[in-house]
Amino acid sequence: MSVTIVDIAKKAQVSVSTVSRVLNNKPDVNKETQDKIRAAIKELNYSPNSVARGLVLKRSNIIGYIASDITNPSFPELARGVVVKAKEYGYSVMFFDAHQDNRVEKEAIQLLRSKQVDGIILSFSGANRDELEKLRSERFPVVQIYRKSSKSTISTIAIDNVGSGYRATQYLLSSGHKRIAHITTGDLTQSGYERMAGYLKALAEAGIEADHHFIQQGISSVESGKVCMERLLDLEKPPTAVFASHDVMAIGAYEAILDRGLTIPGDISVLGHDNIEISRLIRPHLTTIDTFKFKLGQASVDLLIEEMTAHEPQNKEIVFPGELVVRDSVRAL
Amino acid sequence: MSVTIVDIAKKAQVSVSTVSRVLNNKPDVNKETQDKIRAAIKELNYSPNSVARGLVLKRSNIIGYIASDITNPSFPELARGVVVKAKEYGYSVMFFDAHQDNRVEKEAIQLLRSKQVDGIILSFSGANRDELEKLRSERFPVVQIYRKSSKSTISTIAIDNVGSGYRATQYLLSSGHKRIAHITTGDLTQSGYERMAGYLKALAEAGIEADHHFIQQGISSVESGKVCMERLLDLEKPPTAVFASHDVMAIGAYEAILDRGLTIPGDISVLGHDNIEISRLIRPHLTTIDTFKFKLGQASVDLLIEEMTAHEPQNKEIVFPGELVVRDSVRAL
DNA sequence: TTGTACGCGTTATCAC
DNA sequence: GTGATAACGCGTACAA
Repeated sequence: MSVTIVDIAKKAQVSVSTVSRVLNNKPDVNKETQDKIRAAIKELNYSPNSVARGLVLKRSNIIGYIASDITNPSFPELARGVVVKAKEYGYSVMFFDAHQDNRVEKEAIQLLRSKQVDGIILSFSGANRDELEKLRSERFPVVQIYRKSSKSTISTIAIDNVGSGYRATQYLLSSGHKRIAHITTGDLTQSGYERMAGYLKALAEAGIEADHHFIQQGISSVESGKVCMERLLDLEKPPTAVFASHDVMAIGAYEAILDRGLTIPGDISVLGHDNIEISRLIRPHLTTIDTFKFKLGQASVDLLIEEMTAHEPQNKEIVFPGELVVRDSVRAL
Repeated sequence: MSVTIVDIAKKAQVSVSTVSRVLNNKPDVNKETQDKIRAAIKELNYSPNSVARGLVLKRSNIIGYIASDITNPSFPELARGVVVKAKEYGYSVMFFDAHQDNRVEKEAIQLLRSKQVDGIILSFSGANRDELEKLRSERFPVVQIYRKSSKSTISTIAIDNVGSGYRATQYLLSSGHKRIAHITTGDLTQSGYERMAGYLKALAEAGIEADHHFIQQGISSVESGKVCMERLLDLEKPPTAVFASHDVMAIGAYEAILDRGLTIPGDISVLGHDNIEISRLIRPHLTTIDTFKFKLGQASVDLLIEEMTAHEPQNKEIVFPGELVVRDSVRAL
């Protein structure tokens, strides 16, 4: 059927070992025999079987990537970062979508391992801590993006959520706002929890007491953001500005505000977090915090490669600061 | 190092072939020996090596998926459809992002083949027709999503672009519009070309002569859509409605229109195509044509499986009709 | 019902 | 500089 190293050995009238040598650019092989072999390769259109190669080398040059949700708006850029960087190192990427389901995620880990991937990157990974610790105990290279449970010992690429929550709130404060609400996923997600901590810290520093009516908790979706904002608008004294922990919720807030005939930022200022693609397109263009997803994706591969070469768990944590992107949704009072 | 079939054979005091039998649920194996073996598997936490298995079986249970651009807004849903369906069939998916670069795409095909994937799905594939024909001549299973070059003999999942272009334009006509412009990628893309054909057809049927000033060509991006719309607005007699061949261009059109202080659909109606996620979020919510990307992804796997089992090129073409999604960006005159 | 032995395509170790 | 040959982990005739 398909042409193997044996075929081209015959064609070139040499042994398979010699062919293997030129295939892997090993030294000490005669120029002429080299040429003969390369010619045969061309002629028979031969391409090495990485599966067989992987079997003996015990490495696949594949890294596994498990996204907890491929439709997460941050996924594409993150994934592209991973793919691009992996390629630089000569690795291919095998993707899985866990559908936000921990069981599926666990299955994906198993599958990836049976496929002999050389390492795994998990993004937004959920609660499979046991599974991860198991991998770690087997010295299997793993890195996690975003989610760093406090007790985890897995190397992680994270973003400075507390810092960016703080930065966001401070920007609102410095724009003259005092009644600043927060729409958040709260303790439902690590990121929401941390960003809220930043929000509270900034408020505290400014000597403003946090009003629990101003903190609305929901899930990371447009619909939920809208509901949260509606509750805020129903308040007797609504806020003049709102910081949403995730852009999708900010967009939901837009819906609620605009549906009531109010204007942004005229009546209410809105500030998001994540800088997903939509945020620069929606009107008014959303002021938000960029999280450099492409860079994060790349960094996760760098870290994974480190894990792989170190051959023992590094337990590193690299955290990227967010960056405020000023657009049109916040006004100075 | 890692535990193999031999280890568990020893542990259970049977031969490897017996172990292999229970691993693959073959009949004719004693209940008790089965139990012994399963126990050993559990105890040693054994998991079969698919690479070795693939080597002998000559199949990997992996399908390759090459996206020409992972940041294309249609990608996530499409990909999820592929992954979900593949999993139903017991297949894993290996992704590549070709960055819209034909050379990269070609490399990806090579790489995927060396990884011994059982079939390849290409979406939005570019100009590597030769490469595809080569695959076909080797009876290697491939299916293409969207792009069907007229002379291609590769099985394809497509959408009825002509039909949906026609449908979109007709909707505008039936809403009372007569001065209907078209923002399009034109013959730069197959989809744009076909949608324009539908546009022209609808106009012709309505007895309206196509005005070439009303047809603005650009690329599929927000910026380009904006530029196109600006040119339309600069016309002495601007259109009352515009059909954009791609939602991203429609969003660019929004920018141009709103930046001039005009309203949608008050002053100008806008209709898009693709129903990408943003379109339901942007305000006014964009009326557009849905293309059922999740279903397309799934269908492409079905078709690929067909190709694989048939063992000879099917040259099928399955085309899905688009569906009008009425929202708020078109008004009746 | 179970075991032996070979082959899958490749690399690495040793001779020559 | 080159060629046998034994692995790698598994499935499968064939034998027992």
